[in-house]
Amino acid sequence: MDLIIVESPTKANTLGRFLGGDFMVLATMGHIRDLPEKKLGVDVEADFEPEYVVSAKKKETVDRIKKSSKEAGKIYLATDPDREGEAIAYHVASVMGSKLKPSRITFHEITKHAIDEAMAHPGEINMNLVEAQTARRILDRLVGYKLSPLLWKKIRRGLSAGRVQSVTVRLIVEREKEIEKFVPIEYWEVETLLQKFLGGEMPDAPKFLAKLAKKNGQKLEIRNQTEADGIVADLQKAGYEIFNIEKKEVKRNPYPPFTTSMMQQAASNRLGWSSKKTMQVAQGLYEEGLITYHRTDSTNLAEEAVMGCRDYIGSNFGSEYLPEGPRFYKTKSRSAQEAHEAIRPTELEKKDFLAGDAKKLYDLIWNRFVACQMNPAIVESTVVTTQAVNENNIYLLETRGAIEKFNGWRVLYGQVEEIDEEGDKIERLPEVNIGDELKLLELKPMQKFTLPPPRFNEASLIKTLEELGIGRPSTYAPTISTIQERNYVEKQNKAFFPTPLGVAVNDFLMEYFADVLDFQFTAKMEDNLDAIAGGTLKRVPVLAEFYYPFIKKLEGVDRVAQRVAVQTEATGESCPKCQQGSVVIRVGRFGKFLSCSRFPECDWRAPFVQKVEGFKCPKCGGDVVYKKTKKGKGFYGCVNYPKCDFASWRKPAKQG
DNA sequence: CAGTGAGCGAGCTTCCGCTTGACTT
Repeated sequence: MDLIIVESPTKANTLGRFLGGDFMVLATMGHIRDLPEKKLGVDVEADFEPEYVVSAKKKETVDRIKKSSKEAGKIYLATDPDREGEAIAYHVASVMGSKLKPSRITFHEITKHAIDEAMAHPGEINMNLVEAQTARRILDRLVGYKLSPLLWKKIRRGLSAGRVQSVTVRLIVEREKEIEKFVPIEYWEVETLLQKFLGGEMPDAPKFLAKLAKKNGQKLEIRNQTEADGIVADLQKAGYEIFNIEKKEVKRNPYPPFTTSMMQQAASNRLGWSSKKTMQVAQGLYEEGLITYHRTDSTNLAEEAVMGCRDYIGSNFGSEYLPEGPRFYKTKSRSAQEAHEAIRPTELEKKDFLAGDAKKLYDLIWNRFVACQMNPAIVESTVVTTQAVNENNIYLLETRGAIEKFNGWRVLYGQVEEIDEEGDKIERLPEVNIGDELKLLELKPMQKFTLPPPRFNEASLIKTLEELGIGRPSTYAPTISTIQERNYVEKQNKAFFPTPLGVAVNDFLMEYFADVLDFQFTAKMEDNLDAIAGGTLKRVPVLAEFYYPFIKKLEGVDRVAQRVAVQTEATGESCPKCQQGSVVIRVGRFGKFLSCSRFPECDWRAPFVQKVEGFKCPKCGGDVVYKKTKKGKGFYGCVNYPKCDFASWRKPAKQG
């Protein structure tokens, strides 16, 4: 019997079905060996030699692989065709201790054809790729396990820093600082309500809104009320007529099929889900065999899936929805490894048995996939320009609108909200012709202010990280969890705010280690890893070039830097114990808590509670509050603890 | 799942990326 090793158990089952009974297929469930958790595990003196260990959790898996390898005829290592997958194959081969030399096979999609093709062309482990992964692993360990202890010493115990999480926190902290220093600038817009002039009474003549755009050929910027009043007065005594009508047909192409980050963003925007929840639901769909693998950075699609999709569109939607040829999508992300397909349904038959969250996500994936092979939507966008003329000036007013001439792929994956290129909501267009005279019904000057940039939510944060090439499909959700568990940031109404602790850590790291927190740090690392994989650079010099300046800096900071005080937040109340200090909010290991500003002279403290609205404790009727465990996991408890011990992991359902 | 901050100084914390479990009242 031949043995095949893959990473995912679900993939192992699928492969088993394709190959029949002559093969035994086992899953590694990810990496089987790693650096030890409790120590650095890198011998810097000895050319950064890593110490790999099999963790207790992985021992059973490794034992099973070892045992099976002794009984196997041929051994195929079919881990994912990317840097991490190559490393897993290498570690499996090293640990196995088999006399047989295993073959390395790879496929990018789970189809019979791809698997047969892979089996027909067995190769060897690419050691350059393994070297690149080893360099990546060691670098991340050195950064994380050297910076974190410095934070314990200079700020507080238990803190963490790393190549990915620290940049993620930086994004949120810097956005908040931009918002804080933002000065809104006043501007005015003038909107008119116009009506086609037919003479005499004309209650049914078309009315429409038009926005003031130009004065005497110049773009008009109205900065204050005085200017606005002047223009309104001027417009009152103007004559109005339709000056121009410009129509343009625009094709709107469908979106590419989902990668992990796109799926997380869509589920966040359309369903309001966290990336963690999205991945949990996707895992379920994947295990049921309903979707392809849900951790992917690729928009590639298996040819047979595309052909099946085209057949489906042709017979269910008609030929006007079917393009002449299949659509292919290029993966944009530079750092993409493209080991898997895009996320798509494995079959196009509707799954009627699905319900609830599983159905919501499945439908989103199904619609996005089928839509991606459909014809573009055709939108006619129109700009109606109205001229307002008086003895001194000529003004131009604009009315913009868009009409969908053909829905195309939008029949399946419509917009959340129709927005035109200017970002304005679409208005209904009037039926008018050039030269039509108009009557001015209303003139509305509107005071407005420029807005600060919006805070990140999960969707925009993941989008930004991916654009910067920071993090991987398997890490977006965990990274977002980590920075919240560390109390560096918190989410309010889906928007991320930094805590004073997050600001303190970020400011400290930016002062001394701006190079590691640089948005290009990962991109430069990736360039070096590519060079190692390509054989033009070696692992040890790449690591040395980073490490020695880094550790020198770190030792200097360790000697010189003062301990950092984390800012407190005032509440305005005075301390109930000493009466001298005031009550302040501090950020501790379990999130926010109240204490006296005179600590340690006065040790008064109290929990900072966030009341959960619309629910009372089922045991004692007290308020329910949201808290965090030692590990940073949120839970709901009774405000009367420890007198009442009610606690729940899940948000209690609304009552009354 | 019930604590927090400083410093005292036991014993401990920490990274990224690959996978899936199992404990829910």
